[in-house]
Amino acid sequence: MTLPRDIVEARLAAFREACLQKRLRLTYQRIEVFRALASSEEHPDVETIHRFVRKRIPTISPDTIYRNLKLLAEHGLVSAAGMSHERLRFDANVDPHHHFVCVKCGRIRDFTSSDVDCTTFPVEAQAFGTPLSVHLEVKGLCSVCQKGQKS
Amino acid sequence: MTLPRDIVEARLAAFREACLQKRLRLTYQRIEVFRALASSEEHPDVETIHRFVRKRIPTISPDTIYRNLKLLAEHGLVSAAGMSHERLRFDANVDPHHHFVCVKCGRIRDFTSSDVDCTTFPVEAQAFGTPLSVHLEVKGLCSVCQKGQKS
DNA sequence: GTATCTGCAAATGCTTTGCATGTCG
DNA sequence: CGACATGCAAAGCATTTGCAGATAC
Repeated sequence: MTLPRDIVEARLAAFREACLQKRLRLTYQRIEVFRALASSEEHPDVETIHRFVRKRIPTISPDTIYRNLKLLAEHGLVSAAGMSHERLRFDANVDPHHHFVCVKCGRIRDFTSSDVDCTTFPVEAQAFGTPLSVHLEVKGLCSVCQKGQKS
Repeated sequence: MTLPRDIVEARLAAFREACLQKRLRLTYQRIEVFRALASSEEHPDVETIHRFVRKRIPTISPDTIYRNLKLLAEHGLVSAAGMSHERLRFDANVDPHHHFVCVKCGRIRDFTSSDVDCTTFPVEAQAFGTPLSVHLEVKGLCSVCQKGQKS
């Protein structure tokens, strides 16, 4: 939770501008929620953000964190990582493989790719530690949904 | 939820053998839960599996599905997709990027990779539909956790 | 025979929502 | 001033757990 102040301030400035454009109100709470996120190099969960923001706004409630993050995510000002909050999904295929996920119907299809497996592990990722496995997630529109569309 | 019977039976045979090796009891319920998964080309959630299994065992309860899937996943006989059931995590970085996820501490770090972006979209994935975006998830041990280990 | 598994029901924990009050613009 | 945001408390929902009876080996 510690990024150089000037970077954080730059992000905040851009955020304020974007909020004005999108007619989102710049409440004290909303700004501090975003500041918490902008200050972090990791991908904090709601509880972590709540703890952080409470240093500045001791009375802020978790629902405000939830509501703001959801709102900002819908407006593309923050991103939600880990595709969480879906239900658990399982697969009888335990060999390493990749996923094609349909953005419309949510259907997931498996595929393997020697191309992908060879290209990795990217040096960029090795800076953070020792890579063990690589999983590619391709998001797209599946052929079923494509046909079903009138456009 | 429909794969050729011989494929399903082959998977089931391997499953029975693996269970014997791992001293997991081959209960009627467990076998049918696995059959539901082995019969599916998609990645069903618990409710879907429950509905499927209930055709054969009308009295089976959702907890049995949950418990068996969890147990089988721990033994590597099925895999859990989508890294779900974690808490929601957020990111101020809304530009396309990839993730390095530490398998030990769960820390997530961002990186970009022209290599990855260029190599994709794999033709294997194009068979399923129109790819829109690609996200690489590298799992590994982060440098912090690496240092913290005694062995 | 005994450790494991099942089904039931209750509990847990994250997230969402309704409503009255407060605040931004 | 009026629409939108907040805080509180209660509800929702997927998942987990405790326990008594049942079952595989």
